Amino acid sequence: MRDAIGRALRRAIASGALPGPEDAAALDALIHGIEVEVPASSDHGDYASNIAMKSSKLLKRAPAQIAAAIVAELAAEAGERIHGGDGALGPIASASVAGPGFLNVRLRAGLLADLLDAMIAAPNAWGHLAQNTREKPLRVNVEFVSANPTGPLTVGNARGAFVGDLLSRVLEAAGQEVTREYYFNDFGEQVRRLGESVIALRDGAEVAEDGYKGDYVAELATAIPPDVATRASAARASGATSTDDDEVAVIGKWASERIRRGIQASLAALGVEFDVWRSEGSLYTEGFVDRAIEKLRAAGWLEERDGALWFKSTAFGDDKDRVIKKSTGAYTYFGSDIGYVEEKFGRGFDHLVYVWGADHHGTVARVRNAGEALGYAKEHMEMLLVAWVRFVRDGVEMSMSKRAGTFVTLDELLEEIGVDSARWYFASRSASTAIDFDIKAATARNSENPVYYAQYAHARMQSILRKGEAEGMKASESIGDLLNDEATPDAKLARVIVRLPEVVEDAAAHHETQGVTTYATELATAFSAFYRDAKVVDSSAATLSSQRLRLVAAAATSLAASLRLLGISAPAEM
RNA sequence: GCGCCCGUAGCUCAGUGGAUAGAGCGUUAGGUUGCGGACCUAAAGGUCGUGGGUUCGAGUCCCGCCGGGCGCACCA
Repeated sequence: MRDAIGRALRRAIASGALPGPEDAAALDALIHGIEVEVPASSDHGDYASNIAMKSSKLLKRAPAQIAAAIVAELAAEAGERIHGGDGALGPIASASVAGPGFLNVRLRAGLLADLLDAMIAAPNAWGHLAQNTREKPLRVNVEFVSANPTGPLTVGNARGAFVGDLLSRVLEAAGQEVTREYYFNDFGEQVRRLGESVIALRDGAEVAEDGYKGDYVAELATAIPPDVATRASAARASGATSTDDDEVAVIGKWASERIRRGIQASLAALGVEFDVWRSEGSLYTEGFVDRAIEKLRAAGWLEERDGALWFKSTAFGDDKDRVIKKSTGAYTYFGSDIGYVEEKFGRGFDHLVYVWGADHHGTVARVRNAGEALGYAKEHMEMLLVAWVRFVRDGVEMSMSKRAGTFVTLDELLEEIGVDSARWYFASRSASTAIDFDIKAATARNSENPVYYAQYAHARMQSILRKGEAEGMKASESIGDLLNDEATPDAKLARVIVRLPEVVEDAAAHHETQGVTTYATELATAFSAFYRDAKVVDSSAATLSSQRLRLVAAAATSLAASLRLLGISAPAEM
């Protein structure tokens, strides 16, 4: 559609109907970015474009004049195709000018049927954008959750987990190659503190003020396997004092790995699986941090000051320079970040996405600056900041203190509300908005909860298909003339069914998923209206029934595909 | 004090510079003894926090103010 309008505009200029622009590059940019949308009202056609108004200034003509010229070219093109040419019918039936210069386009009636038939021929591909085989797919790294394994995941981690996974699914559907990645710290202060806490409880002592006090720590203390206990006592007997191999390190490392496996299991229960688990320590042992630092040093972006090593972040617009290596000789977390950027791009990714809690926004600039200093483009390091969630029950915010051990774990939350419900809840809200998660509303298994509305519609579609089968009816081989009259319930439903690829494209382009939930709701609503107005299985109208069975199958395919995109099940029965 | 995010219907939230700002819930009035009622139709409900600006056109972009959240370490 964009192509057709762009071509028509160029032809109108070429033919002299419109004056050429002074700035040809600006015209190219304009045509490249042509906006086409589905109007709110079908009175305005199937598609509408504002290109005439956009190009008005550049072409120095009134929007209505430009739109009229485009319409004339579109009409001429449609005529050529119909009367020979390559034999293929163009998609556009008619075009008109409306309002201040909107270009309204109506599609050829048969197009809907063609689209539907094509989609049913390849149902598994539906919802995945067609691949341009000449273009290499974009390789994207999506790093998310990345909570340090010092305790089980809490409800606070839930949003990041879903947002990262949902984004990954959308990008994959759009043809990108996605690696889901979890970054965690398996050494350092927090893990030592965990080790100390476990040892204290094992020995019947009190956990230090800044230690970990949750029930899970006590469980760890009683679950130390014999070989770990042996190594721990050996370390103590030898009087090892290095933070790499003393008793605290041995116990801490074991505890943290055990917790990490628990986290992995919790996430798997949400349908979230990671391709790569990357430990912070490995960035040092494998030399990535050193190599990145050398690269920065060679480029002149480092500075020794007060005994510490600084990155000149201010040269890239940051408020202050940032320490990479402390005067004690230890690296900061930022040092790890730099090594990690180098490591990720070294694996060949075109684009990095970091899904971070909003409280990390202060570190966005320095990491991107360091990446730029290492020679990578800023626009390929994207930090998706996920806003805070208040968990509310009956209007009261739930207390969430990790220190006091009163937090609610992710497992507990999911047990209560279910994965499908939670996925829908987070998918339907933009990540940057702080939200109140009303547990009661998300739990309701009725019409209050849109996820069940969409699932129910799918179950009803399947039920109709079963009924048709039971009565010996088969879906027809093609949709035939069922959709020719655009005012019928059938055509109205079909128009919604075929929109999924646009929805996927938009979601991938904007890195957001709300559009998918909106689409699933719209499709379910459209089906409900169809269901009310049209009888599908009707033994007195065999042809119509078989065509409608095909339409219902298409609706089910599209609804299931949109739910799959969200990682939500599409049940055949409820 | 500085920086980032947010403010849209009674509630929870969508909204890509475009036409009459939407959805679900809630409220009100109806329908549906039929392929699944976990349904459908309709109504009421909005100074898009506020004041300027840019634009043919602003909920959307820019600036100020008000309100809320989160950050401002040689912590992780």
